[in-house]
Amino acid sequence: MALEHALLVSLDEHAGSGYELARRFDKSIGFFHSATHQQIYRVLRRMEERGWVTCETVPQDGRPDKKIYTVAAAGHAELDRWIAQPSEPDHLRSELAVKIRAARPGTMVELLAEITRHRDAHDARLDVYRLIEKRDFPAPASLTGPAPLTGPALHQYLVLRGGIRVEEGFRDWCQDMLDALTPPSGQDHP
Amino acid sequence: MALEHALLVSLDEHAGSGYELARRFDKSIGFFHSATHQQIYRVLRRMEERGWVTCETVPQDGRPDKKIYTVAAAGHAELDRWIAQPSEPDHLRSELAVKIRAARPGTMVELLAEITRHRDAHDARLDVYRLIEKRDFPAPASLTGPAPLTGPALHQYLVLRGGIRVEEGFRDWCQDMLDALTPPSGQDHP
DNA sequence: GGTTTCATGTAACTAGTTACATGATTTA
DNA sequence: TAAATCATGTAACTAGTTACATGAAACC
Repeated sequence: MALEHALLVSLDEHAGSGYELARRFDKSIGFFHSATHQQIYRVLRRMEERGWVTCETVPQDGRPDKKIYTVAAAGHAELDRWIAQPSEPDHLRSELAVKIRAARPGTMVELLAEITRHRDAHDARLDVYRLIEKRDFPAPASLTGPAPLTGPALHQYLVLRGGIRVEEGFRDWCQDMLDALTPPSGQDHP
Repeated sequence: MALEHALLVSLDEHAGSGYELARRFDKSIGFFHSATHQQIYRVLRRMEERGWVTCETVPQDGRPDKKIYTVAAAGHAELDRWIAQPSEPDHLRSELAVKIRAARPGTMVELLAEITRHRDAHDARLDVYRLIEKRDFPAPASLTGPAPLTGPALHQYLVLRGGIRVEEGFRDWCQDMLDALTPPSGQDHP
């Protein structure tokens, strides 16, 4: 049950509406816990009932009122409580892994195409992460340099590096499989 | 919707009951798509209705009848269809990443303890995978050696290597974070 | 004598997705 | 004039979890 907490983190960085949160979740913290706008609206209402967030309704002309949510003291307390409480280590549920095992003779062409698709998708996501790294954490601001990052910026950077690591892992895994499953085209009889 | 397919793969390797599948899912294919026994029973019934599996009831004394499921032709066809159809690239939903971002001053001790827990858990899982590798894929049976693996054994091995890669990634990420977040104990004034 | 194993199930719940609706405003 | 953006919502669905129940057998 961590969508609550992901929303609290995002709102703590910047108060906003459900709609804005849904948009933000297309990037940033959303890389690690995405959600549809319906799910976000529902959870926001629940959090308001519990007093974790407060809501200010801003009237607008020509469209529904905007509800701007802000983290309340109880919300911060909940975050602190949650951090101290052990959670399950992240567990990968890989559809691709099941497909590899599911492949039977006659499906190899489709399987290889699918692995290639996944490799390229992970490579593309890696590019996005690297761009964010370049934009938000330029060279001198590293972990060990003369002006190492601290506080929220450091935490943000560490999470981004985790994302990069994971995507690299996925991509290399796909490439490994392609190498192992693609019959080497015979260069031995010219 | 891949639990169906994970069950088909497992049943295709060896026909069995829901109970047996739940036990198997504690390892092997279950590393990549686990499920509770209730979920498994429900999906098995649905697959039987659809004709993907057939069910043979084996009476037993002193305990409920055992229902042994076997993959039917329609089940194999479904696997083939599913492999050819593109699926979403695996996406990591990391509770730990959210915790890193959620940490505020005063929660660092708890956060570091939590990261350490996760590092150790991933390390333990890595040990399990390496043991399986040693047991099922001893040295000579590699990808490039004189007798390279083929068929189902190769696919099993490739998935296992993926699991190892992922766990190494998680563990190294945790260690990185610990290094970056643990204040270096001052050795500079003896 | 208490726990674990075998083997299935019901019921109630939480989490998350998909489809649809509204309606003005800006952009192509 | 068609599509995308802003901003929320209802309704119906699928997926998955938690708690509980049964009852014999084997293990410690």
